[in-house]
Amino acid sequence: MPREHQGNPPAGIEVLVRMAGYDSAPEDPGVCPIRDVLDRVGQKWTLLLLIALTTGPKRFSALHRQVGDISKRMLTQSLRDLERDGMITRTVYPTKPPSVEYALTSLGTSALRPIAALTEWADDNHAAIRAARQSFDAAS
Amino acid sequence: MPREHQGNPPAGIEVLVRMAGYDSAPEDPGVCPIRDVLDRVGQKWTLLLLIALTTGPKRFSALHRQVGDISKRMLTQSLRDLERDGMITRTVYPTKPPSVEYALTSLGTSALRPIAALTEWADDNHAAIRAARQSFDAAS
DNA sequence: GAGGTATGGTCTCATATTTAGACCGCCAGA
DNA sequence: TCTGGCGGTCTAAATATGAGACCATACCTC
Repeated sequence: MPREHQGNPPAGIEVLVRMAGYDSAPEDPGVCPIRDVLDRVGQKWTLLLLIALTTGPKRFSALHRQVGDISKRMLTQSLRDLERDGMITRTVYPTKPPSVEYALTSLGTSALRPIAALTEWADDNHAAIRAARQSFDAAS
Repeated sequence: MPREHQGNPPAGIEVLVRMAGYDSAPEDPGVCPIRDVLDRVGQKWTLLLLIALTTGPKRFSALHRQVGDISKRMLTQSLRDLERDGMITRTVYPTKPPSVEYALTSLGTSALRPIAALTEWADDNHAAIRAARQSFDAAS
């Protein structure tokens, strides 16, 4: 496997260059915006839930059906986290039995664009990743 | 907290709309590109490591210092995962003691742009998120 | 009426993931 | 000789997640 060159980093990356410049951990990681948000991103279900809500409000069980392999427990907790972060709203309708609707806030909606950039990249490069995995596994 | 409107979703979101259209879980989540890549993204350290490598190759202990609160065990494993996915290379120099250098591949470099979009969003909206958390915690 | 279904969760217990920290062989410098 | 850095691995403890039972209520069907 030949050493790979990375010429200049692509444009539009300045934030990362700034972050990557540090050579030791931030004093208090909790204050770093990147860390703070990446903690949510790195939560396995949050992005998927935001994506599920792009097309409009959905109810608890609809989200559960759609995501499929999430437990109710984690679904509840992830939704609460997103609500706490101001990304979604939770509205209870006093029907019998009560129905609960989750919807993106404007903040949540504003996150869709970067998320879309990520998923688009995922879509484009999925094949390359799978290929890399295969050859890695074959070599080991 | 009044019900929040989301007008039309912003432009550049078509992928998400497509994904969100399904009303039940994908037959095999393992094959869905989004799920596949989101699994890596939702891994708590991978994005941070890619970011740390934007400015150029780094050695194991440099990465450890920079990220700070990752355990060596997870650092090793995350780096292996990234290597397996073809995002980074691992080069051992036979010095004494041996030094190991991690660097982005072109695939890894291509991921920087969407990641930058995400961190930029994080940077811009961190204050709003913190405010939302405060008012949520106050209300509970 | 008895039984089934649906709603949005909570609760408990098992399992999986992650952490902290000791340890390793090797060598350089004080 | 002692200390430190290097790139890890290993074990035990903490944490996160999953599977599934359970709840009150109200419908629908028999």
